[in-house]
Amino acid sequence: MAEDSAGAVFGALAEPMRRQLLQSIADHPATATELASRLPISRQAVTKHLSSLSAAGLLERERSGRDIRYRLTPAPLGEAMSWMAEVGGQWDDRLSRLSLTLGRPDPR
Amino acid sequence: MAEDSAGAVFGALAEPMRRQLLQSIADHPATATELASRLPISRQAVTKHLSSLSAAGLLERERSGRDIRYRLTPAPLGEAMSWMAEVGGQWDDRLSRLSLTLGRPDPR
DNA sequence: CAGATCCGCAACCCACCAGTTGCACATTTC
DNA sequence: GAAATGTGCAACTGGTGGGTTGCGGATCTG
Repeated sequence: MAEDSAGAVFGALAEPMRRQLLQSIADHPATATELASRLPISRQAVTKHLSSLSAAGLLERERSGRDIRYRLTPAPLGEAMSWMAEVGGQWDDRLSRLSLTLGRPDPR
Repeated sequence: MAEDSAGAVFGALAEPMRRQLLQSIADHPATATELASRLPISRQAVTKHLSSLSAAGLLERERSGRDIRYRLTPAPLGEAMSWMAEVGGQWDDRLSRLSLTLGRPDPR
């Protein structure tokens, strides 16, 4: 259900380094070593974080020869937002309206 | 800023028990012992979780004599949703629209 | 081929956190 | 006043997760 998915997303976004990685990847897709070169942690640590984000469905791995490039897949964010809007919508008109919008996926 | 606030919210919502507590409180305000009586954990564990949720700004404590009743304050949820919409909005039209809605306060 | 670069896997610290128990304090109730 | 109930604080334990180092395999480049 959306329950477990939202939980995975919250767990992934709970760590500051993972939020930073996600923002960086959202700005521009990158490989693990590229990300590690701009950060104060090792490549293996970055890989672990990317695995967590990927397990939450937030990243897509694309292999090209020797390196692997990660890009954002924002769909699970919508489910997590839907959970929050459902919990808090009863007290907040703004969240309530969002809950309605999030209820049905974008008809593609 | 909204950054730190969103981080605190994600950290608070990362634990399944805290999400369950928040849903329960959203459904009906309650005290720590009331919540603990319906859950398989001790009252002190519930209190710790409520402290985390309260530190994220998601709960309001109201003392009445001997017991303390907790209720939901959903405002920080909106900030966390704003962060997510900002990160993912570039790739998802649905999230992009939400980002605009969350950007400004309730126009009513 | 040889060196360099990128990746994955495994083992190992270390810190933090969920949960517990125990005890002291405040408040209601009899 | 005394018992019962609700809360807070402190110490302890087990488990999980972030981070590191080391090594071996795969792939590009000279």
